Amino acid sequence: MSPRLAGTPAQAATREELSPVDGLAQLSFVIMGMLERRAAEHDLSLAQTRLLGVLRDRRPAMNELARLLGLDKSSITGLVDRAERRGLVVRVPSAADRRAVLVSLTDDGRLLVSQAAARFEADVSTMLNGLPPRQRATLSRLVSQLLAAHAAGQGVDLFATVDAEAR
Amino acid sequence: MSPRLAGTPAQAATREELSPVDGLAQLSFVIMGMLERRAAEHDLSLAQTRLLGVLRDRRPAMNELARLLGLDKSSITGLVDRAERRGLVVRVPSAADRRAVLVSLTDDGRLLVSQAAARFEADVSTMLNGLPPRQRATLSRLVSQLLAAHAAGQGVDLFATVDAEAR
DNA sequence: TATTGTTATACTCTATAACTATA
DNA sequence: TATAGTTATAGAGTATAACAATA
Repeated sequence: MSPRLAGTPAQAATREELSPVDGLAQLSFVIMGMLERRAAEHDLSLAQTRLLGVLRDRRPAMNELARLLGLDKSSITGLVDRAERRGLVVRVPSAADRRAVLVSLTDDGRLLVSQAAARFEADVSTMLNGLPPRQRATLSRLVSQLLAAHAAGQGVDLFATVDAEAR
Repeated sequence: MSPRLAGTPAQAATREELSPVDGLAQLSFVIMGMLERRAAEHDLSLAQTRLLGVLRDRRPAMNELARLLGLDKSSITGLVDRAERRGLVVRVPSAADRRAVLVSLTDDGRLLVSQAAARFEADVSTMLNGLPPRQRATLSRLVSQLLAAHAAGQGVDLFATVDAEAR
């Protein structure tokens, strides 16, 4: 009960297993913390990192970007402005629709996000190495199942190939 | 490889298990998203929620609060200002040190954070119910082990009783 | 002198509303 | 008219540096 909303380890915890909810909440804070610290090493905020992240395999319009990141289009303008000022992304006029602007990673942007991602990935891997291989494999499988079940419950198929859509 | 930094499900994913890193990263985004949405229902930002969260079982000085939340003390001033303006916390002069100010949840603040926490907890529970009981128990145990191992690696004992300190 | 907290300032991030250009 | 994007504006959140009060 009473999940650790602050991301701070429970104090006065009895020496027992965490509740499932507390465990997942704490783990999420730990992992997001890793991401934020690695991003910060490259002077990237979480918002900038997410922007570069979605651009790794897409070249969306501002419009689409707002949908992907769950932000208002006016927020995207500023986010892309700052990234473009740093030379991490470029705006490209759309050939199909003269109102639209496509956003694309530059080589610098791709390098930066790849480096941050690699370090983050290493952090998570290191943490996972704290578990014996068998248990690590089990955890991974259960997490995948959990995500798949959750996505299904949300009407989304995690493993659906959506390449046909919006590329 | 290449974790989904954006918190967006992979597209073009083959119909296989996610990599351990991707799985944990995605799961963290899902869970943080649940927390943010539930907090937002009470007009709470993640920062405000974390503030109220740490105050649930502490009455720290501004100083201590900065340490607990990992923020600069000047950031705490504003955070507490806004919470106090809403009547969620109060500043109390320290009896022991006339420079210090203690921060304490009000009844309103406690109610608000409890409601948000309960809804968040329900979200995570619902997600976990997507797994059969046995697997759920296994996941919970592995997550606890993972956190304990990670905390140990960081020189922190998750289960240490720190009540003696800073209360 | 050192520590506690606030203030001044600047920047990022986000949203709403109004606007321009194109469809 | 509707949609794509920007601008104006406002507010939260964060940090650095300088400051006042107290230890």
